Amino acid sequence: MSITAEALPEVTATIADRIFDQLRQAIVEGEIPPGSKISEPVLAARYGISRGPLREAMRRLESSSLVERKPNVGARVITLTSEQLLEIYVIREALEGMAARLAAEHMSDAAIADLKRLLTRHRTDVAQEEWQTYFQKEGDLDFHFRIVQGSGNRRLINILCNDLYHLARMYRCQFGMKSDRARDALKEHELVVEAIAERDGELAEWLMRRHIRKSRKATERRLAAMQE
Amino acid sequence: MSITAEALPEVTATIADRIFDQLRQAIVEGEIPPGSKISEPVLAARYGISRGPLREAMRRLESSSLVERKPNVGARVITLTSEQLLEIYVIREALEGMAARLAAEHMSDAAIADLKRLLTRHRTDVAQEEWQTYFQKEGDLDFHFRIVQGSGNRRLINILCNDLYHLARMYRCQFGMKSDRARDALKEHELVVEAIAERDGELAEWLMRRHIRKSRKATERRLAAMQE
DNA sequence: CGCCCAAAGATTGTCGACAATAAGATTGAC
DNA sequence: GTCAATCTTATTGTCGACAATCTTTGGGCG
Repeated sequence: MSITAEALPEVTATIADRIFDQLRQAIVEGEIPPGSKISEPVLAARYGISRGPLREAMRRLESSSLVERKPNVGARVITLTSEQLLEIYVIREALEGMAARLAAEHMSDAAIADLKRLLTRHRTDVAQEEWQTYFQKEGDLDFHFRIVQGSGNRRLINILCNDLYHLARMYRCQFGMKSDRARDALKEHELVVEAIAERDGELAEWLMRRHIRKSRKATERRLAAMQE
Repeated sequence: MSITAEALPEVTATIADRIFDQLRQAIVEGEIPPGSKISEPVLAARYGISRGPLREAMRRLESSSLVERKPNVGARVITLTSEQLLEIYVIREALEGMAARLAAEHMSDAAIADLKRLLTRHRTDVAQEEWQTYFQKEGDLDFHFRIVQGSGNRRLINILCNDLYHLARMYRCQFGMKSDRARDALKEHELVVEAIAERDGELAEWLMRRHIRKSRKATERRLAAMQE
């Protein structure tokens, strides 16, 4: 499942849009490593395009804060520091908490049923401990993604899906996160869904915030251990 | 006081950056009216520049969702619907609530003293009922702006100051909002600052969220009355 | 030997021109 | 008279080239 706000057509009409998607993926997945300088002539040649559309794509990457640009100097892929990662968690706590509240109010019964099915699938995944690293983290984002979609707030969806989730994914690719929190996280997910199913927005928000806060603290601990 | 995240140099180095600022201002203040089509040749001629930098600026405006663009067709200034305005309030409730909590934890005593001074100034402004319309709304944003700055979360600051506040301002220019809530709002501001001064993040968040929720409801009522 | 200055190289920013797509107008047919 | 199709026109998307700026390399001076 692709993490984007709207269903994008197979091949985007304009080169600038296509190159934007490609570059974003390349950056998020680390193919273009963090901190590396982005040379317009080189990249244009690599993708077989002109510098015009490339620069337009770069301007959008700049807005997504995936690259940092200095006038007359050039652009570099951002390097996500631990502080920045924790900042993202804080914002997600606020926004996704609200998303959970809205989802409890607006989500259709069918969508909730779907969400429950997703969780049962995750439950079987967690049972097979081996697969942990990759599939579970991907599943975690998938869960959050659906809650946000369920909020029905288009702008909220955009902020989270067009920017923050890409950054979160980038961080994960950068550090090869393997969380030992899979079981706990799953349980927390279940509680959130339960609250949503009961249409208890207040509780859903509270649970979602606690869930993300716990994730942040786990990451904080892992970062501290890494540092030593 | 200019509503931007970082202090921008007097004149920006590159044309694309400068034209971005100018266009954003023109759109926010209604000089380029909502829904109007943006013709690249016309605008380029108007500003005496080429289409290259203009298109780069447009890509950034697109990312800020101030213009909507269809491939091979063109770009139009967005028209803020009432639904979208309310969506923004919801997001602000979540984000600024969190900002208030963080401000209570991180803000320096000097900054808090500054904030208090700002409020006393607003208090005298409110006393002179005449000035209401313009200065008070501007002051309202100024207050929120400072709280967000006080959070110390750079990304949070960016989201609010680079996108949402411009949208809020655009809406205000579009509808010439005069709120009858000045006195209530000021009181709510004072409570928030008090909580921050006491370093009570929990309460600060709660008060800020209630404040924004009340503003949203007032706007909702006004929109409903307008509609009839 | 190290530091500073200058020139060469490379890269970014900007421009005008061409190609491709979409909107609008004109003409023809029913 | 209305609809449809085609042609015209205008706008968007893309490209290559030039100008301005920064970086780097080389040389000279202290």
